[in-house]
Amino acid sequence: MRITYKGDYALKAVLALSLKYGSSVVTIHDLAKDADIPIKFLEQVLLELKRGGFVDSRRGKIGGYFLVKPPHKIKIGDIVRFIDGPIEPIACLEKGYTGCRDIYKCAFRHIWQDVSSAISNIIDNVNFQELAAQVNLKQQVLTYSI
Amino acid sequence: MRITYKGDYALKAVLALSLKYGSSVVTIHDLAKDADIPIKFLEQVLLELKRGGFVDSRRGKIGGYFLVKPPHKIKIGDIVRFIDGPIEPIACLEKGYTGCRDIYKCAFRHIWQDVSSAISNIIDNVNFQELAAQVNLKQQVLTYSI
DNA sequence: TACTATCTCTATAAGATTAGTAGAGTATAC
DNA sequence: GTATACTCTACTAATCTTATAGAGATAGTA
Ligand code: FES
Ligand code: FES
Repeated sequence: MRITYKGDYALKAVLALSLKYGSSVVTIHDLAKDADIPIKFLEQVLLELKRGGFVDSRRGKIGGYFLVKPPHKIKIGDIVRFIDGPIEPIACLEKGYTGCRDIYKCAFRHIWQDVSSAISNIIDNVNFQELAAQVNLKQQVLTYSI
Repeated sequence: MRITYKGDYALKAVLALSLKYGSSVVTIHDLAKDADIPIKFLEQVLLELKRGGFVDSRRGKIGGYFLVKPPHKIKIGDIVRFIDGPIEPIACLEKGYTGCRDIYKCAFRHIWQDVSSAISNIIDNVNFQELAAQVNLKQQVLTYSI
């Protein structure tokens, strides 16, 4: 289990779109600029997210991307798993593993299962509405303090 | 954070050596055979573990590998970190990351920190004496039931 | 001493993954 | 019809993973 830059970019894009959910679309250009992501790379990520049913887009002059589902229905884990694959930390927990002679006797197996659960418990319990709220709060604090 | 085959092999080797701790050395050949690991690959892993101060070896006819420290002083996390590197799930938690403009405002950061802690809490709380005991117990149950 | 078992060290390599880059094509608003 | 923005496919350099190959060093023993 590793969050690649691709996954990182996807999360940031979805968060940025969450902040605009229901109000407006966001262009790849703006997303890339705001989050400091190579634009051509972000293109690919967004297309993947679109194919995954997370976002949709409109072409043309006032085009851009927008979330399909409301932010509170998208969990961090959804994006991570979709972009970077299973969160299991070791091959033996995934399908088709034949490394351990008898996985039922393997002393390590339950440890990796615990690790998987622990990770799931975190990333499947935070949705993008919560994240967006946190960001808004920080913005507000910043505004007040100026 | 991903446990590679190399890490997997290292853990299995250390567990096998834990079972023999204080009584005898184990040859690469036997280790490789028991755990079904390519022998030339295991050689490299054991050399690395030796350089890391986890195991030591004796050459010659009655040679082989043995643990340097007692099993209860070696945690799974020690081996994992040494062989597969930091357990952090994303680059931004490691040194020299410059991706996020301001990591203190990044909404994701604390999540990855939580994930790191959760992983550490598991792999740094199991030592090889405990693992070896579990293996011995399973062996016993097996023997009784025959 | 010669032999053999065992560890030691360095080099090489195929395949996969990662993190991009490039460029031509399609749709839409104005 | 043109500017703007998304779409799609291909390519690439660098790195990592998972090994394999082979010569060398050391220790016990007949
Ligand atoms: S079954 Fe996962 S390491 Fe053995
Ligand atoms: S600081 Fe880690 S993703 Fe922003």
